[in-house]
Amino acid sequence: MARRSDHSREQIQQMALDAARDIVARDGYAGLSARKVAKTIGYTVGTLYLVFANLDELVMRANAQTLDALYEVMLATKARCKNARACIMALGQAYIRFASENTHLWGMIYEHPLPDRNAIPDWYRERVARNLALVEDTLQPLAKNTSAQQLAVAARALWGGVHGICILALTNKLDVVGAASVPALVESLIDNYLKGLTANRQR
Amino acid sequence: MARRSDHSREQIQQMALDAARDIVARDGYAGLSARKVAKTIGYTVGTLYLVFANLDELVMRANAQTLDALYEVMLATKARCKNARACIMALGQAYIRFASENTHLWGMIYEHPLPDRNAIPDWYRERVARNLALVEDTLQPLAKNTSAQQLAVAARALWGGVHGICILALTNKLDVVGAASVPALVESLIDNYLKGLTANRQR
DNA sequence: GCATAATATTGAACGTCGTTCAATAGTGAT
DNA sequence: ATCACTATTGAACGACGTTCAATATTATGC
Repeated sequence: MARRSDHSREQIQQMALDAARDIVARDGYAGLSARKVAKTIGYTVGTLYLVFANLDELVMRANAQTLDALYEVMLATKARCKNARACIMALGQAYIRFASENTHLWGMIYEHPLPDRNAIPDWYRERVARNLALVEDTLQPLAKNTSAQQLAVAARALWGGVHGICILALTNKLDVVGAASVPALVESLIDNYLKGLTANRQR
Repeated sequence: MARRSDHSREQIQQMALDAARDIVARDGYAGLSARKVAKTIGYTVGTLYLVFANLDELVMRANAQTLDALYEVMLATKARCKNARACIMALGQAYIRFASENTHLWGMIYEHPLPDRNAIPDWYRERVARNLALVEDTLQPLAKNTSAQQLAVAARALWGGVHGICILALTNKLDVVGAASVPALVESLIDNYLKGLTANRQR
């Protein structure tokens, strides 16, 4: 059959993305396959390759949606907090909450190997940058006397730090048994880092 | 043919591990396959399954060796540094150095999904614990008045934090272009965290 | 030295995967 | 009604992890 035109290319793309996200949320990244996605949306593999260049592109699109969802959560979190310090802390906790509640979708962002640095599409890079920018903005009031450069460093150090604790803990690589909960680790990281940062400023 | 006895089981295991590490160092975790390993050591896939339960076990054994190598590097680093603060910093830099120089082998530790928490074999858990213990020991002098519990938290927060920066940067997920180098991010993280930690103590 | 038991090793087989592409079937225009 | 166009199919390819009956080699007992 041909030109069924039941759905536009865009519709098929979105259906495939939704199906893929469902599958990953249930079975994890390892459980995802082109054939499963195709079957779920009532098409065959061939059609998937008419609409995506390959599975990697589908995965990156799905990951972009996850990054968007995380951004929304962080935005809402920031709207609800009192001062800058509390906001950064709230963002950190929101991050681990999001990761815990959407383990597989969140995990896929990091299990899936990105292409070479300069092959990363702009629409993907923008999502990453947007999340980082939100942290920078929140950090701004705490670092009034620091350069934009230093602000960027601080935001990335914190983001990476929180992420590291999160991923090691959620994949059982941090030996957290009996030591402390993940939120406690993140709180320790942020709390002490901010202390150091603001002490710096007053020097 | 059978019972060639050219090599003992242990020898075949080690040959397979060496071959696997070579392949991964060259082509990354994605380039690893049972058939490639078998071919490299002059046996067939079947033999591999006589000596390992499955590929996962082979990967975990290889990862254990990488964790050992990292431990050695950290041990040597610790032997060479002056005071506690400098030692923690040196350990952090040693970590990113190791990760940069052994990107694929180090990356495999985190790309390979571990089995369920309680299915992780003891010999693997011990490697993780040993590395963490080294950090704890180094951190000890800086936190004399803090409980063992808090020490464990600090070590894990730092370890996770450094790791997070490292993995995000090395996989191009931290948008580090123009912002700062990875060592600078790690230095910022450790420096400020330790400032906060020691300020705490003097309170 | 030879037959026999024991087992190390093989390699074909199974079901899966991502990806490609000639064949085909539905659609809009003439 | 015919045609050109193209969306869609599904078989095909090579590679993957894993299994296991068949086989080749050794050690043992006589």
